[in-house]
Amino acid sequence: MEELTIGEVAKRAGIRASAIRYYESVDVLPAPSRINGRRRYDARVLERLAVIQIAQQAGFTVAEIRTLFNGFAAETPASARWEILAQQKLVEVDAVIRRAQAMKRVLEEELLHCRCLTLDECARCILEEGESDKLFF
Amino acid sequence: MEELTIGEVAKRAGIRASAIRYYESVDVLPAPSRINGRRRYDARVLERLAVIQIAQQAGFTVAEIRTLFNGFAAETPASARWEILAQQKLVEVDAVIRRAQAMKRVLEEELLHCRCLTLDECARCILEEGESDKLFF
DNA sequence: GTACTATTTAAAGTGGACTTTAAGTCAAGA
DNA sequence: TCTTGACTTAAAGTCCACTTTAAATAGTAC
Repeated sequence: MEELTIGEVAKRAGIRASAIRYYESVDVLPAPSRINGRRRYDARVLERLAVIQIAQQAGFTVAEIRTLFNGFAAETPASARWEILAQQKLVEVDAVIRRAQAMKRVLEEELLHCRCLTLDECARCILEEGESDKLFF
Repeated sequence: MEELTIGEVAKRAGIRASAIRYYESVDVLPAPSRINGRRRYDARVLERLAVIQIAQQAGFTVAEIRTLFNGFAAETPASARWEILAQQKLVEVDAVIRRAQAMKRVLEEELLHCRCLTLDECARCILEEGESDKLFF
């Protein structure tokens, strides 16, 4: 079994050593053995980091990743853990997409079509709760 | 002209008084006159707040809103200010949408289809830079 | 006059995922 | 031996848009 220093793990995983220490501090990575006070990792830590990274790509927070690893009964299969967490996260991600699309609509359909000379004029367009959205700007 | 206390402005604008003080501190709202040390606002502040609010809906940061108000030559029309800022912001918002859609894809097409028993097994699927994405999970 | 509410300020707190800093320890190469 | 360079820790800093807190002052209602 390969033994790695924190620097080697960081390089192979493409992250900073400080991130690895942080994960340990928030119980997302288990504390490794030590040699003369230095952390010494089994190569399997790279698998754990790969799972952390894909979870982050999917939008999971560190707290949720901790739940993924430590928040289920030991016999709960990985597939079931992902399913529970991913269903919740999908709701959030959909909300993010909708919010961003709403911003895009305001930018394209209102702000980019503005014909006002002054921002005060814009304000009056906004504040008039007018009949036609098209005339706001 | 109507004169308003900070509390009245807050109520009418639907925000907290602390937000109004914050906007003043970051130069997004001009400092109002004072009576016995208390801020006293002209009703036109409500127009300014309306502009701030629509800018926020469009995803602008406070720094960008400050630019909108204070970062252009005085003769620059509102329409041109919006256009410059909105073009930039659209790029960012599109990036947000794409990132969120990528998350959604990982959630739906990878994590929700996981059949692994253990997370270690997941890791091996991820780490194999395999020929078929479909078999990752 | 008394109570209650609104206001004032500066400074600290919030959340999230780290990074940076400071000060010290340890190991390997010339 | 000396000098890098990597490692250790705890604590503070980062970004952002505010909110909260504390302690003091001012205005309003009775």
